[in-house]
Amino acid sequence: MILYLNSIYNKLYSHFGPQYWWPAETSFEVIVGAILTQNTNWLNVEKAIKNLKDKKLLTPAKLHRLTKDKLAPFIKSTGYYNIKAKRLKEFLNFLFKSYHGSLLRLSSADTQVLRRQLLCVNGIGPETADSILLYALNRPVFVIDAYTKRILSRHRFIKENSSYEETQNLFMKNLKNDIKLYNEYHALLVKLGKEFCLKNKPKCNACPLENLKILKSLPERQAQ
DNA sequence: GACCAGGCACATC
DNA sequence: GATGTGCATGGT
Repeated sequence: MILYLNSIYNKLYSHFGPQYWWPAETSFEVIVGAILTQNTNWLNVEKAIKNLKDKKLLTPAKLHRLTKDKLAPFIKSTGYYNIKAKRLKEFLNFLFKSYHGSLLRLSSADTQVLRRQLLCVNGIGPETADSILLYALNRPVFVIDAYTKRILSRHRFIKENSSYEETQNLFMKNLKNDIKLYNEYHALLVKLGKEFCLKNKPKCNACPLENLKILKSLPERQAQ
């Protein structure tokens, strides 16, 4: 399996090149973006981030002071803005309650402890938690998203209904523990998904992975 | 107008 | 544990 995963990575990297994730100036911006991008196009998130930056609100203290109702209009472009305003506030309550509002303190916490804590925050699920850990706090945690699952199940590496943890384990048990690799790999899978693996198009036409020699020579894989 | 987007919580069975 | 539903804007 490790051979396949490394081959896929190499194929994707040579096809698409580096993706430079996460596009943000600060780790706090990554965290805010991770919550705002839930089930939403990234372009819509950029608009919201810009709104917050223009009003100089993109700091933990400023957002912590802002009420949910005052925050919502700034993030309207991301959709689900009422729920996302609540989720951002939930994270900030956690940050201030458990880490004195300090990202420095947050970033010194143990990875597994932090992951459990993040998952207890209402509005932060596994993907958002892992995006924060990997892209904001530089922890070796592989992020699984809808594209990743779709690509893997269509290539029969996982079952269609595989859980988040199962899919994550496939990567983390078979790849070297490397932050840079995890960062780039997930970004490349998203890039591939955006271009070739739409929800209602089970055939990925011209998908670069279809030309991957090692995959082409495989028999029908049993789901893992 | 339909489909899609870098999910999650909650209700119900 | 699996399945269904609400949340909602903006681009193609």
